[in-house]
Amino acid sequence: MTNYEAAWLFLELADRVEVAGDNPFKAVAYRKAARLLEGLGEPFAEAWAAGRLRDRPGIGEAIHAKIGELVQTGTISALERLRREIPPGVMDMLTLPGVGPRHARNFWKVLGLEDLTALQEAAEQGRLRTVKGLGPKLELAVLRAIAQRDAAPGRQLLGLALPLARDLRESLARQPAVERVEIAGSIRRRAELVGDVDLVVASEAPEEVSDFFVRMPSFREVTAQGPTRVAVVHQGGLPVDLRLVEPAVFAAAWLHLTGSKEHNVRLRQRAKERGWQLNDYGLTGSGFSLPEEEDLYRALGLPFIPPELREDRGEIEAAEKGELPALVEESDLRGDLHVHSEWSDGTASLRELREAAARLGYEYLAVCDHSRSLAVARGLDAERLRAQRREIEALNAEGHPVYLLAGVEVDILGDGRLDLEDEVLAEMDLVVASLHSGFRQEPERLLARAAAALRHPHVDILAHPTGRLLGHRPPYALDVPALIELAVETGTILEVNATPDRLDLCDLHVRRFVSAGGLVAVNTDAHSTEHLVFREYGVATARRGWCRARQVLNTRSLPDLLAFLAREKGRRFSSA
DNA sequence: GCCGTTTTCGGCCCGACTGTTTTCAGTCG
Repeated sequence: MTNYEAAWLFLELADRVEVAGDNPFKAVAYRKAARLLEGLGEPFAEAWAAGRLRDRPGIGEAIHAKIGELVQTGTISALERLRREIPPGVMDMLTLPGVGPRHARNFWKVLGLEDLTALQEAAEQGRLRTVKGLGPKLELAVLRAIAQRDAAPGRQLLGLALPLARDLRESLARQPAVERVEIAGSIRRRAELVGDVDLVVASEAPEEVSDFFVRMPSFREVTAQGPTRVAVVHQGGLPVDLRLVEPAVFAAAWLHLTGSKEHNVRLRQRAKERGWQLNDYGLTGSGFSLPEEEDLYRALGLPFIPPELREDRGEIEAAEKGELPALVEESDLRGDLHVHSEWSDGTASLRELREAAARLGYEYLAVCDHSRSLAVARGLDAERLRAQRREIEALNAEGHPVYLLAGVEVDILGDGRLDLEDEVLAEMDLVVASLHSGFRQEPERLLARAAAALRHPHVDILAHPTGRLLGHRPPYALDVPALIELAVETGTILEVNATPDRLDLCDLHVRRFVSAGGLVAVNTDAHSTEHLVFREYGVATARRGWCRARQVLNTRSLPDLLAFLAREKGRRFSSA
């Protein structure tokens, strides 16, 4: 069982405890344990067996015993009991917006409703209002929620939500009543998937702003409207939350709305320890003027914490000790080490790609078209690769500021061999290896294939290591911690693929890899010149993985990069 | 269920909005 699966069981336990009506703080404790398991840097069973979980904050006697039960029996008896007690349809009710554990429990215990169909019928017949505290509005909300359940988009890619948020921000910024407007929430933290758009506006005339906002044509409905908060739904289905505050308290509101919830909880505890209260309006009782987030953090004895780190994954402890990493920035990138041209399935010529790279201020670009077995992508064989190299050499002879590297994205075949002979790979400036087939193989076989590539002396980079496509395809059943260990051992670069639906490696794996001494490459895998700007999402993922510039290969200058590749090749051959 | 330079018991972050209510519970973030 993976840490992620264990964490998921504790989250389920928390939900069920709430519906069962047990002490709600139990649920809080289980969720905290789930977070810890998810972010644990080693398999939870090993950590438990070695007694390393006992002293972790939030793990007491009872939860420690439950984890032990999970290790030994594969399940948790308290969870099994609640699964028998609460019908599955009742848990489904929690997915309806506006229905939390109390409503679900009332529907079940008071009205005897055990699934969404029964709930829908009862709502249609007006029977929900027979429960004290429930009325006709809730019946309507329930019916609408059930009707829209399948039409709802769920969480959306950062790559879609961030541009939308920026558009909305620009529109608001042009309003005279708006003094300042910023993006907050999970988009500001650059989460890979986001559930809504959060915006904060500073204004002396909030009603003017909210009137303008609800009339914007890009929204399909207004779901809440009060003096300080407006909630709407964008035409694409993404909810948008607008918070309106006085300019003087903007920073506190921005901090609060940026979250994460868990990060905020820690900051508020910290304020409380100092005899103050931190809320959306500032630090009550502190007497400080706090115009910016930096000032709030400073008042709490901390340096500014970048939004990408605000997940309560150790950033507060690191900040306390002055050990926050100086995170890699977009401007640190000197090139892109994985792009495709019209030679395979890309749309741009080498010259066009080079111009686009120049516009980003790059020093180099590695052209890594597909290899021959990927026929759907018009993969290149040795002969076409050599022809492409001749074109690249001719272009490089022009003295252009962007140097092109002749690379290849070589397929790792089903049996672990590479799709091109060693003598061909030896000619390349850069070899990127990747899995494009056999996604559903057994974990052992997948790992063996990946391992063969990592150990191959000609392979420099493993591309999109887990193969996931956000919202479409789960990661391969690959033992990523083992893969990471081997990549560190062999000195192979792992890619942080910046394509918005890949972001692969993901943030947690990046953190694990770089903290173990690994180097990543933030690559766009661009198939057109427009895709080069996807680097923003790759850099965001690296930052969420606590990545410094020196841990990213393509922050190096061209001479340093070439020297590194040559040195690595020499080392690999002497150890092979 | 966890936790302790206020505490081994009594707290646990805090506020906005909605709906159902004449003062608050539930949901959400």
